[in-house]
Amino acid sequence: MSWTDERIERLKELWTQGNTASQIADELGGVSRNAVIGKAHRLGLQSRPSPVKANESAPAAQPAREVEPAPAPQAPAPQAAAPAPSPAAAPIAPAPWDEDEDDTPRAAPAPSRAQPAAPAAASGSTDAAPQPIIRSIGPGGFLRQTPGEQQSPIPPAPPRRLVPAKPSPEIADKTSLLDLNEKVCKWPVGHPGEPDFHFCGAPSNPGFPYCVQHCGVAYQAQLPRRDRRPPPPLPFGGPRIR
DNA sequence: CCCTGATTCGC
DNA sequence: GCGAATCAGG
Repeated sequence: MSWTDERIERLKELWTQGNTASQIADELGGVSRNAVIGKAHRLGLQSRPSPVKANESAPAAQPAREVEPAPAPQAPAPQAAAPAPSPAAAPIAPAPWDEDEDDTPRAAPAPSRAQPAAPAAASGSTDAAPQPIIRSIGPGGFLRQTPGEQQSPIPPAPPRRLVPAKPSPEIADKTSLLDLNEKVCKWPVGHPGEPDFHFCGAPSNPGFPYCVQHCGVAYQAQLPRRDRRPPPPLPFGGPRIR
């Protein structure tokens, strides 16, 4: 198998979606996990947390593997405003939503630019040869900020429910996920996550998961080939095979 | 053992 | 450029 444009595209997509190399490999088929990893690196895709180099707590313990004769560490510029960053000085703010069960949306705190960030930009005369900023890779592949450029952390979005735990009043008498059983039609009405998402709930056609009407929708006779409409494009490259 | 991603190196 | 072999942590 070769890396066609389509396969590369799919690799990028699956990789950035967070699939593991193995998953991507057998999703694509015809390639090994190693091939996927190798290709991903060659494409310059963001690396994901690797079990191998997950921690980078001790910068000292790096054996002299560099061919490059490490350039003399830059003399600390006379920056009174930049206190020596103490490692482990910046605890991540705790998630603000604690335990309360309400579903009220939360405004993300405005990214306060209290800290004079972007130390590199204002280099005045010689902006050439920007000093390489040493960054560590966090879980998920993000680049950690250096202590000097900390912004207030943006809290991740609170977890969403696919099905509202507290059914809104408008579906109080409708068939919810918990009402499903062998005797009622399981045809979904609306979309999961929407406030009025529910199921048909009519008496099901015996032996089928749906009522007679929805069986008619679910099980359609095949049209002759020449009369068929081309299938709509699948959202994510088709069903997973497994 | 299994899994993971990173890296190396012959092709 | 490719990917098997290898490494190394979970």
